[in-house]
Amino acid sequence: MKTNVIYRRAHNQSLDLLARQPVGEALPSEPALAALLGVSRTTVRAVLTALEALGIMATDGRQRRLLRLPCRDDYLDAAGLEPLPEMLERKFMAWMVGPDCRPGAVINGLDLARQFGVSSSAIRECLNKFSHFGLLERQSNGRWRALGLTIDFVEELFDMREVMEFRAVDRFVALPSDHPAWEALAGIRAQHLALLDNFERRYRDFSELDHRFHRIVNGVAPNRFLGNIHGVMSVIFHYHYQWNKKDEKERNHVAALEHLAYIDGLESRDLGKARAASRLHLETARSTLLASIELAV
Amino acid sequence: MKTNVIYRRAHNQSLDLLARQPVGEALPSEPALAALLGVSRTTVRAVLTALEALGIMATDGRQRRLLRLPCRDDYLDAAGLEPLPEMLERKFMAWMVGPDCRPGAVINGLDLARQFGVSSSAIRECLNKFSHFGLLERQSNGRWRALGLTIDFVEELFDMREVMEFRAVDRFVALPSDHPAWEALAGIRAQHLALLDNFERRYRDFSELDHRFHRIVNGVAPNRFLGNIHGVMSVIFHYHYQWNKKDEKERNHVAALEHLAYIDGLESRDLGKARAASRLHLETARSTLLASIELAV
DNA sequence: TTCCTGTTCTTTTTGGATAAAAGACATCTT
DNA sequence: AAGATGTCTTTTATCCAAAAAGAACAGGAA
Repeated sequence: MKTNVIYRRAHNQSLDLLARQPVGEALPSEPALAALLGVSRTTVRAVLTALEALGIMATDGRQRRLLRLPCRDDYLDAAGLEPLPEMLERKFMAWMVGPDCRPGAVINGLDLARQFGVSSSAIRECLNKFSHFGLLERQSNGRWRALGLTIDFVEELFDMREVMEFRAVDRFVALPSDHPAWEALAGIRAQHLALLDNFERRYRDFSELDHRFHRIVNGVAPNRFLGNIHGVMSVIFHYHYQWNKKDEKERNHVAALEHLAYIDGLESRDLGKARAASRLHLETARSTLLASIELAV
Repeated sequence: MKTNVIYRRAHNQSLDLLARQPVGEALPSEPALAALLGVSRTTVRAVLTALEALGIMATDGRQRRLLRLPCRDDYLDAAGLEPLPEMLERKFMAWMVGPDCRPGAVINGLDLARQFGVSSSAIRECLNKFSHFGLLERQSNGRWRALGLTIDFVEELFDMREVMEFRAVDRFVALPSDHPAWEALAGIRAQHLALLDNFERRYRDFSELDHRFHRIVNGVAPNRFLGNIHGVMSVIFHYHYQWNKKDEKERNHVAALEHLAYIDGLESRDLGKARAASRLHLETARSTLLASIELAV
């Protein structure tokens, strides 16, 4: 049956909210809480019932009153607060880049289901998803074959990334001066400088910044198909580098400087300059990823 | 439970094979038949058992002998010989471009399941697939929203197609003269000429030829992500024009001539010329599709 | 009126059951 | 030895049921 992650998250989030309220205060209405927590009223009602049972809150006619501040014991187990598909994606990706999966091998869905402790339906859905990422392939007999994070894969992925990024650069430099993207670009430049200023302590935050930067650039040339590619890339990067922390600091430092040059290129409105800076950055990223894969092989 | 489409197809295919054999002849071995039909030996054995029960064939020690030629009644019902996912894809796409689905509306999976006479799991899989085509979107609350074959969609799709095709053209003109692609190109040119020669009767075959032509061109710059786009496009074209046969002949005639010019461009090895011909063809296709959508709206 | 609550009905998610198909292995024939 | 067959095991496709979450509606309070 369905997991109740949504309920459990709503429960804990509610406690967080209540912790900031004075005891005796009247609580917001059900619809208000639903909007606040981003869930349906049905879920809110379930949470409220539980809170009442815990003695945190009492229904007084049509009003709810806070009886006491929530304590640590009121919280529901924080483990498994991740939606099943996400959890599975994580586990699967870890398996995929791990030593148990070699490119070209047939994937045994049933076995994976047992290994990950989920049903085979869930595995099936997951495999379907990843096949769109190009990491898997369906054979004629209904089986799945792992393609894996191979050199070829990375080459093709980065070819696409270049197409996507150059297309965006072309459009970016041609934007009118009052376009909001310029402001966003200035903002992200400031964030880069701030990060570099305190690099020793904050270099791990770069991956998040990287994501935002490329989203700003590519946001000016939206295309749902390329958008998918960006998603694939995020997933690949995320999982691959999670297992490959080597040189992370150095890698991020180089990339941050390249981003600044890239931003300069865009702000110069000179297409040639912008393209050159973009190309340089992508080339570095490509060879870095390739090197780290070859290392792993 | 699993459908037995595979079994039923194997059964009918076997009858086709046997119809071409003289009575009394010894039949191929189980593994040989399995390879011939492209199924497992398990399925072959099931078919053979059925054939024996029908009196078409008799097991004589280790050999099987054909007793009589198969007749029409021996064949299994030809209806429903399509794998479920394909059947569903067809129905769904027809629904999607039909009047019951308006862009932006929420899709009711359960209702679709009832309408199409399949389980909601099957619908789920189908929706998942089409969401990767960009025709659907998943909302935060787990529902599906139809995006539909809108102007935006077509624009973005063709933008991608241009990227893909230009990239291929660039590589194509740079191929060495002894590359097999040149021969394939000459072959497809001949097929175009043959089709035009007998256009009145054969113009419906163009769509197949079109597919092959673009596959040859794009085959020189393989990329699994772009390959996906090509797949999307095939599906869109296939279904859209299936419902929109208007001007088909004229449309195909223009496209065939443009293909010839495109082939000339490639064979001239002149990048500028090739690109121009390619661009012209893609522009025509784009505006034709857009016009036919606007007509439908 | 406008918004809240109680109630009921739908829809989605997920695991499990079961038939179909594939694959593995030992044995047997030629 | 090579290949075919009989038997058994594993894996996949598909539907179904039950829990969870969402949505709709009516009646009532502010």
